[in-house]
Amino acid sequence: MKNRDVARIFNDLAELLELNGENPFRIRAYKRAAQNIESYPKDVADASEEDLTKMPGIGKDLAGKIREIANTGKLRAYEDLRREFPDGLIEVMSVPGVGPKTAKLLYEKLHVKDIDDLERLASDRRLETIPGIREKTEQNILKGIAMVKRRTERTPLGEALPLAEEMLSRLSKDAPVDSIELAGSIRRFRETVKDIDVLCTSTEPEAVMKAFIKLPNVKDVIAHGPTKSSVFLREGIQVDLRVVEDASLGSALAYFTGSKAHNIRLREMAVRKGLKINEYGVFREKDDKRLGGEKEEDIYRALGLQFVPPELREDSGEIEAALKNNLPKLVEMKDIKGDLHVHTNRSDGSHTLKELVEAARKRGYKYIAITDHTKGLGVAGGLSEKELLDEIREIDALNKKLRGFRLLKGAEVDIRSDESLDLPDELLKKLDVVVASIHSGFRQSSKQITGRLLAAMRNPYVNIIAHPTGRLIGKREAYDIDMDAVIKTAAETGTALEINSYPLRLDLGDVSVRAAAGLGVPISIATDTHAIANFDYMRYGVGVARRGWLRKDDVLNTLGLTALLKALKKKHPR
DNA sequence: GCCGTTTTCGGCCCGACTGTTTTCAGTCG
Repeated sequence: MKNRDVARIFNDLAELLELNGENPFRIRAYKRAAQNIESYPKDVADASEEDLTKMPGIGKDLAGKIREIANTGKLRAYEDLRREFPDGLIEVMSVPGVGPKTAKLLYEKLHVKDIDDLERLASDRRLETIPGIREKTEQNILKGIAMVKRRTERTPLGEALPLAEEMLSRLSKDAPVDSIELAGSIRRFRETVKDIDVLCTSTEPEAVMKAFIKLPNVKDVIAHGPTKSSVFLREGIQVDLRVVEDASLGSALAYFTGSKAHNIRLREMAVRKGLKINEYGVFREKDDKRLGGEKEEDIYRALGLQFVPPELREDSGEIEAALKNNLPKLVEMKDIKGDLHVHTNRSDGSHTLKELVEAARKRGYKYIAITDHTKGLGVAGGLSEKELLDEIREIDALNKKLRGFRLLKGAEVDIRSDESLDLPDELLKKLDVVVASIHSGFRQSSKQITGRLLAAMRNPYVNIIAHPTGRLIGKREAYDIDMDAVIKTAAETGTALEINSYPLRLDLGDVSVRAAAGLGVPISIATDTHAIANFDYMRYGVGVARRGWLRKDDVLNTLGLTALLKALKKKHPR
């Protein structure tokens, strides 16, 4: 039983409780617990009751329910409530505009059991027998169902961010905006986002709204008010735009950036201090005196908190740390000195060594590691031993001509399904850096596939495990690895784990990154570049690192060349 | 259901937009 599965039960139970009209705070407790369970770095099923109650939002009762799920695979309270309502009602509630109240009414009055029932009745205009529902609502429900059926899942950050940036530049050109910024989960650098949140200031908000809903790639207008509008883009993602005054920009940014859980915590703290926080500012409760809001910092200062960087705002301990002035100084793009996972056209990359060097120098890098695939990966043009030796010679020759920049000799060796590597140690010994990864046998048992990673880490020449879980966001599940064991062995053997910055990988993910760095495992933030443009992916990797609470010193490729080479040789002197 | 430099009980974040209403409930973020 994985954390995801436990979280899903709690989430579904929360939905059923909503249908049942239960206390909203009780419902929130289940949802909050689900979220915390999902981002818990170890399996909650294995955790002791004591560890569980230490988790935020988990008390005696929920700890007991987690144990029950771990032991029986089921939750009685959930199963009981499921008998009260058809399973399809949860999907009915997923239709935009249909919440628990409406869903329950539809079920009781019209016996709507699932989304198909709802669509049929709405098409036949038979929903209008329900008080409060007339033609317009019926049409909106039909639109909403169409949207649900298109299954607009969460969009990978790597698609959403460029799209959002393009929209920002267009709006600054076509609309009377003064300043314009991204907020929401994009600003927090979540690996996938549900929608794009944009915030701007303007003296003519209504003109901005008008320009916004008329953008060329707008497919549907979902809401259109004087200061807030939402549209659905042809690219399949929703965009919310809000206009505020300059004096409120900071508080609006804080509010609109979220996360929701983080904001709720802030507002709870505010209430206790006799303050009120909303998107317009910080106010004193007794006389409504405004204490700030121009800058985001105003909010945190008013609460006696250290400023919390957006990437940390998940209510996963950042507020407690900020109270003690104990937040880490997070790694930044400018700290990155080079890239330790790069392919050339000798294997499946597109560019020559020289072209890559030029592109890397333009970025201000001091080094890159050339890590072509090796023979085990025939499909990717993996290099034979002889070809790798040729490459080594070419790199040596090139390095003699380079000043202030170094090409590191490396390889991305394949960890075969029998735990062996596809290059002998004598050859690995000649390299500056060895990256190892799994490219086959994804369906092996957890024990087998974890065993392969552990064996590779125990090889004295392997420096880095690349894309450790193999997941492709929205396309392929992670291998069934025992992450605790991987992190522990990485710490014991001094092997680094990679954050692969490819937008569909972002692997390791933020939660594991935080757990690994906590045990002193070095992290490499690498782009796995196959074409020069891929160097741009570094910002996604750095985003994951920041979400994983990493400081500069936790990251291998923030080291200067000399220190890096020393660190790489520590595991085994070449 | 959780949680406590006000509290072990009684609180628990806040406001915009929509559709349907004549003042607001429901939904959403």
